[in-house]
Amino acid sequence: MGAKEAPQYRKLYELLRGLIEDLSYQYGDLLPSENELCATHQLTRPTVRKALDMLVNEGFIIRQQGKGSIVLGLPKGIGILSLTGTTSAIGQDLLTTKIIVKPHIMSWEHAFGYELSERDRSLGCIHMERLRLINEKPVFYDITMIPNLNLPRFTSRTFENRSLFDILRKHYQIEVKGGEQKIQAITADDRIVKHFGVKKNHPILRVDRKLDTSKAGFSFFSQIYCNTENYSLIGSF
Amino acid sequence: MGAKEAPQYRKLYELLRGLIEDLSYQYGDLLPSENELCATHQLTRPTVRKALDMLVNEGFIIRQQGKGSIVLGLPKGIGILSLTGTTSAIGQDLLTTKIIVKPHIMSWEHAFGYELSERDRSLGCIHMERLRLINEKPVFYDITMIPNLNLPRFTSRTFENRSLFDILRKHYQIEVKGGEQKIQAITADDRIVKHFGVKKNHPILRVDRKLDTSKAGFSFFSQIYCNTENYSLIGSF
DNA sequence: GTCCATTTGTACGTATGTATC
DNA sequence: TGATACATACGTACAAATGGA
Repeated sequence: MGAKEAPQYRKLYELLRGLIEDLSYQYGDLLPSENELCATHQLTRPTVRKALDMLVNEGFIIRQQGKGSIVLGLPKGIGILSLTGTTSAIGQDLLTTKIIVKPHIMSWEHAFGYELSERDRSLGCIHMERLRLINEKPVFYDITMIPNLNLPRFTSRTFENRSLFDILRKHYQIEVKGGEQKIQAITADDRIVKHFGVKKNHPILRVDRKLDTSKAGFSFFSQIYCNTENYSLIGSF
Repeated sequence: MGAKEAPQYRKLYELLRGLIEDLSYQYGDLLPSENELCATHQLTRPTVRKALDMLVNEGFIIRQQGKGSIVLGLPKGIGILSLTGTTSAIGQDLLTTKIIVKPHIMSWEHAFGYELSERDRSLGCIHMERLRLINEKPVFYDITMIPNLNLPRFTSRTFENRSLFDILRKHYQIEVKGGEQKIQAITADDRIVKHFGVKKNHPILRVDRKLDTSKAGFSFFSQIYCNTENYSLIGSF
């Protein structure tokens, strides 16, 4: 069975979101009116409005009666952990990702302290490990475990330089809705010493996360090690 | 001119939300089907669906095709950092607070790296420092700086064992709506060594936070040092 | 201040597809 | 298999806010 095509409202949503994300529309701009969007995309108003409603809910635009759909720009993503440097911002181009352990199916050993459902446990998990580098210096080590639940072709996809959140949203129509995280300061263990090239007792941030999605009963888990010597982990809420 | 009546979908939303908040519907319950809601409230499906969509967006319910609208309960509060132990949960009674520096008015020295408005800077800030202990062992060291802006009697209030969020909400009708935080793993400095009684190079979590409130233009700032040896900092989002 | 075209907001109706039990 | 429930998408009408003529 092949992948089901995305619904019309979602395709329009992705299109408009992309135009905001690549700055084709910027803060203060007006999107085309609903009727224009209907005409150009051969859709009816309820369908167009659904796409616009999604953009409102995620903070990309606000709408004003009598005026139009006003672009706010890139929202602060909740649950998105990003980095900030002390001297400069992080450009997309400086960040590289190295796959340490390719996505593969295995049985669950643990879920970083979180509870697993019986179904998730019986299906096994997709496991991968990635090292993120900024200016070729390792900053993140990222272990992800996803229930092996009807994600066709998932293990064969490539993840270099692409957000897991984006892949889940675009290819599987799964959105991260919320989650929970546990944060600790620890000292670097052998594996981290090896990947990060720091001294044995260097302070390291560890984040254990459970991410809940729009798909009922579907959560996934990640553990992030972060060298915060030159960068801070930042998050909005 | 009187208040305009709320639209139908919003009235239904408020009704259903109220029933979830007062636990008439609880985790796992099914709401009445769309068609039932249509019949009981004399509305059409698009209107009912709009109300249900709002509940989904705010995390009160999820919906499953072929099954129904499943109640999740009260969404978890965002921005609240709490602690979890490895062996047991934290009871309210085990947590004590010791005021190290009483609330007092001073000029801003910094805002933990965040930008200050000109007005905030000119008014000065209310500054306080608190040590939080669990089972008489220090775990948090908390520095808070609040713009000195029309908060009568604030410096004379007592903060032992009471959440700053609760005080702002109950006494000043100010709610924390969101914010931003920067997290780093550091090694204990002299002050932390003194307050926490740990060794000089013990790994410590530091969180710099900017908290935005329902009062326009009113944000406050805090810096939290946390010994995560026996407890993890946890947060929902 | 008024009028009017534009734009979004609310609400109705209908049909068909698809997942669940 | 059938009944039920949600998902998608079409169409229509009128109300209310905005901004310019």
